Amino acid sequence: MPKIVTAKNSSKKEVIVQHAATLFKNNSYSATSMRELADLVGVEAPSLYNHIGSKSELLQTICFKIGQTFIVQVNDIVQSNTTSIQKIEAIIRFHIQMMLENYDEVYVANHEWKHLKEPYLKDFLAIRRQYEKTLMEVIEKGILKNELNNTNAYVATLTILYAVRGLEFWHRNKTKISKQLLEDDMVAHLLNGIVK
Amino acid sequence: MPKIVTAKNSSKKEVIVQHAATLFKNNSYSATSMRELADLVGVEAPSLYNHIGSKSELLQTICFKIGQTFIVQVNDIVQSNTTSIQKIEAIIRFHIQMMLENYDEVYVANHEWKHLKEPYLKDFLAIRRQYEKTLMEVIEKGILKNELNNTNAYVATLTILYAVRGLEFWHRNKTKISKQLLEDDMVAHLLNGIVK
DNA sequence: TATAAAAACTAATAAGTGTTAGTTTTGCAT
DNA sequence: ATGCAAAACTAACACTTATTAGTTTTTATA
Repeated sequence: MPKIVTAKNSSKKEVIVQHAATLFKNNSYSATSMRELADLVGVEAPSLYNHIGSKSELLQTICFKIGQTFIVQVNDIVQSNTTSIQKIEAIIRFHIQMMLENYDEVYVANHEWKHLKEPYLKDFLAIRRQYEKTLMEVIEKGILKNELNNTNAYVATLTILYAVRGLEFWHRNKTKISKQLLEDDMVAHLLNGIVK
Repeated sequence: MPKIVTAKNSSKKEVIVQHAATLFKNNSYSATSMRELADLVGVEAPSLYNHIGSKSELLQTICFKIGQTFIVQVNDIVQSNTTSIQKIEAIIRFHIQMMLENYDEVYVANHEWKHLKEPYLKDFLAIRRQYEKTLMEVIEKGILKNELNNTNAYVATLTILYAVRGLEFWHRNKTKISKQLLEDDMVAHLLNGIVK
């Protein structure tokens, strides 16, 4: 019966979600039609509804999957027995890795969450705030321990989180820069600046 | 005849564009309908077409107005007789100022340009590339003159440009942080890092 | 006050939207 | 081979979309 081809360990819903992420990233959520998605999946639009509940459910799935991944990982890092600087570096590197390896979904979670419906919108924003707070507390501790410059921790948090999104450019210019150089340069810049 | 109220030095088209920027920012271009825009302007949807050509023309106007502003200003800064570091600082401060004072339009130019139609899409991306190149060359010169650390200039460019977008958060939390602190902290972070 | 132009209105169009209903096909397990 | 459920299909729905046509109202000018 299957026309939707699934890899191992991957349900048909997951296949649809992955394709949806690609389209939502390229065309935005609102400008993506279920017919386009169906085309990409290789099926007629109504057939999608054998596997998913609605268009907005697709967005929810993407946003919360990514949100959970970030929350879990950053909590791991924060609880590790390392210095504040090491924690910040680990968080930056994790972000970069996610941007490189789960680009479509991360992009959608970053840019298309606005179109979540309540109560999902509220819940997603709560997760995001929680995430930002966790990073901010690491920075605050670093300042108290005199590891970090005495700046506003919230500004520093958002500077880092948005800077890492600059990785979006890497997908336009994949060949030019190696992943390792990219990671090292960005970490160095955000930790130590560019002024000699 | 006028139902659309215009301030001095501002045509009715400009009023519509400004409201469009607000809606495009809040709801995205695709999810904003001409009827919503008309409601906000205080008029029926077809009446808008006495002043504008089309919905996509509104997006074009916003994106190219902002694009031009950035190009002009950054060229001014680059041609000034200052060090590379001073130029980078001036560019960062200019970005921050634009983010604070023309938020809606800057946001739309940053996030909704995807929905430009050809040939405008191509032209806009060319402007953006030109802008990035200009900043990158400042950084390259700074490295050659030993003012800056020897990192990849393109990575540094995008790190800075995306970090500044973090100012989006300021509009959610306006009261908490003064504009001056914000600017100084962000400049310090991007130039000198956070590690002590 | 008369005239012309600017700008508003109503009505309508053709195309596209997400989604449902009902039916047929498909492929696995017996 | 047969029966069953999963998953595909077609047809259609109720709505919304940007935009045009045609008409009426409003305002500035003479």
